[in-house]
Amino acid sequence: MSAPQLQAVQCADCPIRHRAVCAKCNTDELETLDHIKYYRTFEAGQPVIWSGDAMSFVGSVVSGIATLTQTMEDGRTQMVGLLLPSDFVGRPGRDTAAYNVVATTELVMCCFRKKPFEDMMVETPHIAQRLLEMTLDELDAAREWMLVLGRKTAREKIASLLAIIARREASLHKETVKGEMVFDLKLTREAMADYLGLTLETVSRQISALKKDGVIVLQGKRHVTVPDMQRLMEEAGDDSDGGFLV
Amino acid sequence: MSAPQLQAVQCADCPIRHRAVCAKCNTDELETLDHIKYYRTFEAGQPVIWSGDAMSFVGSVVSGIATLTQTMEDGRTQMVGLLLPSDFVGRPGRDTAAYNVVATTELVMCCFRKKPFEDMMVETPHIAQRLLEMTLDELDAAREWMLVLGRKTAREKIASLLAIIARREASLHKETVKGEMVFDLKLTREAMADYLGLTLETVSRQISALKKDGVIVLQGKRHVTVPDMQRLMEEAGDDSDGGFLV
DNA sequence: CGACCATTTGAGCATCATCAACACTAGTGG
DNA sequence: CCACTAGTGTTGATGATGCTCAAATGGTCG
Repeated sequence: MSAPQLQAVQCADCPIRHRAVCAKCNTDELETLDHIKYYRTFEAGQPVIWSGDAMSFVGSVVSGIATLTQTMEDGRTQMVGLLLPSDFVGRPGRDTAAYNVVATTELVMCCFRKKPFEDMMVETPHIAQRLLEMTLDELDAAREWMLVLGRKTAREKIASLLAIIARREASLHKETVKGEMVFDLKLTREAMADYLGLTLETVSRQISALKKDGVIVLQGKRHVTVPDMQRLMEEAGDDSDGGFLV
Repeated sequence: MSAPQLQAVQCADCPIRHRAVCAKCNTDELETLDHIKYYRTFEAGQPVIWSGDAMSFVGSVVSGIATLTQTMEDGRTQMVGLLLPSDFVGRPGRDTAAYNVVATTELVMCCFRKKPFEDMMVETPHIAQRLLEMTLDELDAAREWMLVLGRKTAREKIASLLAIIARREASLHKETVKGEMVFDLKLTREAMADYLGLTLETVSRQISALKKDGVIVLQGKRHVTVPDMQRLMEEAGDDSDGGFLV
């Protein structure tokens, strides 16, 4: 159960080619990246890096999901990022990790040693440009999230999270975000609680409530059907159709 | 009481020269900026731009304070950014504002029309580089803030806000963040509440409590003395000396 | 089967929101 | 000069939302 498909994938064939930090690179630039990249895999539950540790690499999530979390001494933890395929990990110019990164599912990352990557960023505006775009998008997402954390009720928080996941799912498959949507929750109740600043009990209760009210339908604990996205977004407190920043 | 000191300041003499988006520019580049920039002033309480409005410019805060807020239809509002001198407003490549920007004090901004600025970003890597750095810093700040919103108690939230303001004050004057600190709160109780996801009553109560317990001393409503920063940071729930990302 | 984990559900309680009254200050106009 | 108003802040009483502690359920894996 360790290190599956570590064979060198060509950048040109990479599944996240058009969304990751390398999205704007031309053929020559991709070839350079091909030489300095390497893959790493992590099993579900495994830490990728711990806050404060030396960080010798940066990289992109190729497949799987990871979480970015912050913790206080007494153990309270807050998720501050949910890393999906194509998301970037690490900050050029910083040499210790600022957050905990943990693989939630089996995870494949495309890594670059920090120094060569930083060198390449200087020579390759395409990479820096793309990283700026991605960082601005993340900042928007973080600000959306701050509204959820600061001002929404528990029920609205759950509805918001489901809407966000549904939206990302849709954007990945280039589907529409209207009508019915079906997806798997790849997070535990506890991870959702850490995402939303709730306890896992409250998460469980509110999911049950949304189910009872017909806003969602569950098959098992994790497989979600949303019969009417419009209804879900109303429950989330979002105005009718705004907030499509993904 | 309108449009004070609108005389053209030379970029080279600009008070935010070394921290703003132009920080990395050389003399030639500054001269170009000198030609396309213009100043705008806003009175305290005046909106700079409203979410959804067309945004024809980007710019930097030169002096004063502005807030970035998001609101829900029913009026609940969450601050998602506190803009101090040198902070950047607007997103290159986006043509409508995503947030409300409001001047909290009298405000002077150094503006660039969006198109010329975007053109210049392409030709001038120094600007794009600096904008990336600043955006990454903002993202870190937003994530710190998410921990505050999601997991801290009301008392810890207030202590955290005071610590953040003290830290920024110190970094502006290049002072140390140890021992005693004195500063003015440039925010109303309501603005603090919107920052922290609380009500203004709770803000008021917790400030009173911190005062009663000797963590802070107040002269008037807004002038704060922190006798012992270490103590304040303990109240904020921050580990002894970490979290210095400013 | 038994151990373990994720999840659900219940009961009681603490924190913070809500509603309301009041204090203080500055500005306005009679 | 003084009432009048608007804005800001403090404080009190009450209650709802979500947390804490606790127990039970169901699924998975050895």
